Amino acid sequence: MQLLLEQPITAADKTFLQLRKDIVEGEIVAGSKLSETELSTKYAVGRSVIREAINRLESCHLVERRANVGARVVALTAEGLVELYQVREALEGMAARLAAKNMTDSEVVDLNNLLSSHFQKVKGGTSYYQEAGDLDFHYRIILGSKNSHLISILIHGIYHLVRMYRVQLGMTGPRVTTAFDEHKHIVQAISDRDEELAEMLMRRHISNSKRSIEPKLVHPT
Amino acid sequence: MQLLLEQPITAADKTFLQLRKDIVEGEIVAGSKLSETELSTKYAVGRSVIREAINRLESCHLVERRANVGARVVALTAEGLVELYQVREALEGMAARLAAKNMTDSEVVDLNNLLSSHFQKVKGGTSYYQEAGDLDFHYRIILGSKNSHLISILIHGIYHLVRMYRVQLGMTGPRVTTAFDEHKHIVQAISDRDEELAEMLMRRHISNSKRSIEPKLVHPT
DNA sequence: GCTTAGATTATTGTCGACAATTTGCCGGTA
DNA sequence: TACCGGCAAATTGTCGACAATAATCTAAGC
Repeated sequence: MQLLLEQPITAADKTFLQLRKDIVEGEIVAGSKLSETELSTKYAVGRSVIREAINRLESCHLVERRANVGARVVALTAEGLVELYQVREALEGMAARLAAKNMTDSEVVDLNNLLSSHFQKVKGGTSYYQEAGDLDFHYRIILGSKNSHLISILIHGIYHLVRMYRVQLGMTGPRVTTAFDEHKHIVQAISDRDEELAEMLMRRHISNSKRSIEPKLVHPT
Repeated sequence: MQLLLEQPITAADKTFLQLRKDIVEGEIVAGSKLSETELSTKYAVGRSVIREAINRLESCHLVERRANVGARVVALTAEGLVELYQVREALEGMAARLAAKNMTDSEVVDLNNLLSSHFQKVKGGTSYYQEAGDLDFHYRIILGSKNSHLISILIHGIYHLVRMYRVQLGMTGPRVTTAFDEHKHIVQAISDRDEELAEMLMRRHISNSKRSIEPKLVHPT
């Protein structure tokens, strides 16, 4: 079940998605310089295509650009993480509140089903949960807010940077089950159409999530 | 005193700023199509430059684009306005809270001075307030949050769309003095370092602001 | 008369070449 | 040796031409 339809049409689309993947997953090292000509040969496309892809990456805050100088992949810093999670808390909290208000009954049913399927995986000890599963859960709630600006800011803007921090700093074990419980409570609040509780639980969930990553950056193992 | 340094370097920068201005101010009609070749001749630059400018406008949510078809200026709708102000309320509320926490004492002094100078203008009956003045006020608080993501989302993303709604739907008179009072109370809360109150007052301020625009769109005069 | 298939036209997507700008190097000078 | 100015190499910015795609029009068939 593919929710987020990010169908690439043009070469620029494909290159953008590929570049983003490579940056998020650390294939292209954080903080490194992006040479247009170099990438042009590497991905076998013209420089215009690379240029457009880099521009889009800049909009996502994954690269920083200086006129007549060039583009660099963003660096992962403790301050950056704090700032990122601050806005994430506010925006996803808002998304949860709006989702409790605006999701259709059938969407709520789907969300519950998703949760059940995750439960099976967690019980089975699969690490799937922390990767696609968690994102899928958050995606659904974001989309459930039915606010296109919010959706755009989170999914096109913030989310991939969050993923970059999570992937490159690594997610650890013990949080899996607690995170699942938190998800369960959030879904319960949404099912009850309790907007305030949904927001509060989501904010707390994200705050907890931050706490599990932050030490990695301050005291890298 | 120019706060926001958006210095254009390249031709693409200049064209982007010009295009954005023309769209926000309605010179280019909302909902109309943007032909690359046409704009290329109109602004006397190559198509690459227009292309880059349009891409950036898309990131600002000022134009919408479809692959192999073209770009259109966004349409102003009642739903869009509601969604926009929903996220604006959350984000600027957060900015006010962070500003109360993070602004330096001298920045708070400057903010009070700005307010005084606005008072002179309001007393003098200048309409300046509603244009640059109001924006300047909000800008300072946003920048005062010291959260670069928040700043970026608001100033590069949301703000110009807000301006577009305000300019094209027209701002009316009686709100000027009440808005000034609201600003005064927000500044007071920030001066007192009362984070919660600052957030609450800012949210209310924006909510009021929305109420003064919304009728124009639902029942256009 | 309506639908559909094909050709036509206009617009966007991509490429490589050239121009403008920055950066690092090198020699000269205090 | 440290600093300043100018030169050279490399990189980015911009342009116009060509290719690919989508929308439009025409004409044939039912």
